[in-house]
Amino acid sequence: MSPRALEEYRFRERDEIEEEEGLEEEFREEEEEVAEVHIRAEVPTSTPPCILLSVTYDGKAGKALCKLYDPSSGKIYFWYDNTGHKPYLLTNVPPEELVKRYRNVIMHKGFDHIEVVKKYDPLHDREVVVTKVIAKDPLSIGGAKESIREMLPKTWESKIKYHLCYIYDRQLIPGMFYRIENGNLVKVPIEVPSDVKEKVYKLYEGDPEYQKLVDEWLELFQAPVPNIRRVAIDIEVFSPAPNKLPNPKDAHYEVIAVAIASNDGVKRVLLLERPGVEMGEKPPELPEDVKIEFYRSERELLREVFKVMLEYPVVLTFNGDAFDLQYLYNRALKLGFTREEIPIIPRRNYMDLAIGIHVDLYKFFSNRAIQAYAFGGRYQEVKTLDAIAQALLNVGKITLEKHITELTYMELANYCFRDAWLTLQLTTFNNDLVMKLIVLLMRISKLPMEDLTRSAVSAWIKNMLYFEHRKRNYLIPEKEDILSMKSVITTKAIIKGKKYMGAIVIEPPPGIFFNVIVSDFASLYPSLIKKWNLSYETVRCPHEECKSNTLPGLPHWVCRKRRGISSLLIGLLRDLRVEVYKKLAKMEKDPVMKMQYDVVQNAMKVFINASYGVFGAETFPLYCPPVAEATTALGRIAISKTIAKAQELGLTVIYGDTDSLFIWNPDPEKLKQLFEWVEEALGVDLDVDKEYRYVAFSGKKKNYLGIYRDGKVDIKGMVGKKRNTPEFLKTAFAEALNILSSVNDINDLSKAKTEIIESIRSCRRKLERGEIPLDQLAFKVMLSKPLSEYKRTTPPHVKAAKQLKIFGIEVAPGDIIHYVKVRGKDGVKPVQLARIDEIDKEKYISHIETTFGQLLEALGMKVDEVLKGVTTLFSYSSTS
DNA sequence: GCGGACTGCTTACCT
DNA sequence: ACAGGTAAGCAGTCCGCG
Repeated sequence: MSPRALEEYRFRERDEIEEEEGLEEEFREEEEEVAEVHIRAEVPTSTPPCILLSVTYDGKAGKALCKLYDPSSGKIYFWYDNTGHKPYLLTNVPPEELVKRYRNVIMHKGFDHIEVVKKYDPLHDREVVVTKVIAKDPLSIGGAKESIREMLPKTWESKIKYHLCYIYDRQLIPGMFYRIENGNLVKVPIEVPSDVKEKVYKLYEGDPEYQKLVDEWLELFQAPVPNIRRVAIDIEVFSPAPNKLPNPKDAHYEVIAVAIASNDGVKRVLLLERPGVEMGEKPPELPEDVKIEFYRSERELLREVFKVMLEYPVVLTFNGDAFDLQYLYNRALKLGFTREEIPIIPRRNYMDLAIGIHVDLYKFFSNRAIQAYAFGGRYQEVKTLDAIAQALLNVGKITLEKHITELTYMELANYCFRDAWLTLQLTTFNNDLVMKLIVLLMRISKLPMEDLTRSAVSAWIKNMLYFEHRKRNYLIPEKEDILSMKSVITTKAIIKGKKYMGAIVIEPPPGIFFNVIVSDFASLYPSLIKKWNLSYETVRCPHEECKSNTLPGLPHWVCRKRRGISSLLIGLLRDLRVEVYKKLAKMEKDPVMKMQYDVVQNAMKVFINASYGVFGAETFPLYCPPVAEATTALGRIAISKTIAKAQELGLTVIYGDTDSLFIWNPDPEKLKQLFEWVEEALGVDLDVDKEYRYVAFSGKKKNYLGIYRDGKVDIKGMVGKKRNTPEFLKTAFAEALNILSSVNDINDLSKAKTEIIESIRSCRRKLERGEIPLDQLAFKVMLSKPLSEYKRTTPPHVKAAKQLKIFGIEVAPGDIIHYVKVRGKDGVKPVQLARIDEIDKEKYISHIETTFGQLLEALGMKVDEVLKGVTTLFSYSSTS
């Protein structure tokens, strides 16, 4: 089973169990996990400057615990809260009534005391007085069977996990420098270079609200990111049958190998001695300096692994939450270790460490935002260590010829070490890029390292905004509070089942256009969110006098009296990225700072990219449909008005999608005029994004091909580039593109056309002669859910998968099914079970037609005419 | 009972 | 578990046709 499928399987298992227990989704999500930290790092009363890696709650101490990393010694220090901070919730039940009518709250065993506090309610724009119910421990607030949260009719901020609440109240920024001084946690000030400061001040001249913000935010981007000591661990477990993954809950079988690779030079493989296993030859791929150690007893082996885990501030795994660390923990218990002897702490959703931080890179690289950043958004199948390592490091796992238990010691060591080494490399390649990115993302989101690497971008944005709420003494609204006031949607989506209307796509004329400029708005949606003050509290605000301040083309109005919190922050991130850090990343001379600036602007990009979408996502706690709807509506206006202006100026717009305009053979002077007008009239930036020697449109939206001035090919949406297209079609398509990339002007076209026609005909000829091998004919489609879940229809890849299952080959969600089209009942067969003579050539010819149809359409030809008249074999001679 | 028009489902893509 | 819009292929259904 693939790791992804494995994980989903486990999730399902847990869900089922909890359903039986009658727990609700919300409970699980928000429950504070009270773990007892039984092994402690040094708790010094003073330290040099350290990085704040994590904040957690230590159940044994009953206090918030900060984990600090000292770059000078490479050690972790603990700091326990000394301010007496306690978990709490807010309610509108006044104290008198609480005493009278909610005695069970007062009598709750975890109840501590109450206070009356003033908060600013952003939804109603007024000060409110609320009762703060303070408890002795987080579970008394919420998450336990009978917690205070459930006893009260209305509460706020009661579902925020305690360790995050602590971060907000102390305004701690994970990833930043702190030191312990006389037993207190103190922030280390960061020097911001004066030229950067001046640049930003100038950007916000006369805007005190932004000026106030930038002082603190610039520190996040300027603070150095030190190298963090870390160790990658990978384990191998005995398993009696091939293809059967050992269950980490039972931990029934022996741990036979553990590989350790650290960024301070440790390379070890710990092997368990087993009768009958041969030493074998040392494989050439296994580095010379890997230390191979043998252990007579599994207990001793685990003891040694645990010792290493305690020495490092960060432990890296690939799928350690679902497998390696879970297995080690349960296996150790089975072997008689006490919980105090194991440095692993199982938590509800992940495996934590007593001293350091456990980063599961499988989870981190599964994050869609990170995938988009690291792999350019493509390839949903990038899920396994092998695929990710291949893509980023150009090195894969060791391929095994036999079952893991049949390997010699040397082969096992080689296999296991490669996995640990790859896991480490995923964080060290390109000058520690990934580790630096993690630290920057922690600083922006204010999330501890464990949380950051395991949560999605919406959780990052949520936490960033909550932090800013608390800073301003804003009451954090409940989702229903927002929705009860702002569920109005007035536009209709084009796609059935969607909530509101999205972007505009212009229909492109089919054909070839030379000298095309692609211009696009710099971060269109975030720019509009800033310019129009879009935020959940400002759109449809409660003031009568703002109702006349309507958004163009919409019944929604926006607040005139205050700046919206999300508008402010998204605007800040956009401005600092576009106006400051992108430029610094380009101009900076010092290579270390240049790299940091590049990481900074990329980290910002991740937030900016998701900033609009979250407001249209029901799962987001600040979900606000009018904000999302207004954003796309304003985007439609921006692109439409720009097109109208372009036409007025005599520019020819031939295509556009959401925030981009394709302008044919533009007069540079008029282009400049357009850009100036856009900035003046619309308040957004329009820039040149790409310059094509020519563009070939198929006539369909989101489907074209551009040739850059240097001959590089840019393909969008065409069948020939899709992942699931059979290899022989991709190859033939690439051949045609190759021909097109050498076309310089209109005169080269006819020759290229002839060559392409020949190339297509040759492709078909090969197909008809049966010269194309089966694997080249295979469609590769991902199974997105278990076979049993396909209830309404049975798509071809599902048919093929079912045949595989009957044949005895297990399939799971995430698997890519390779199938070919054959004559006969089902029409498809998995490639493993098919014969070349069963191939349905007719079907494949129609695929040749669609693949090249898109290309030929652009060249002014009809595909059926190209393929017509030469249907008999050999009637077309390649020399003609 | 059959075939074409139509709708809906599924996957992969674009911004 | 950020959004909506588009293309393509296929499965399944409806409807008209004596």
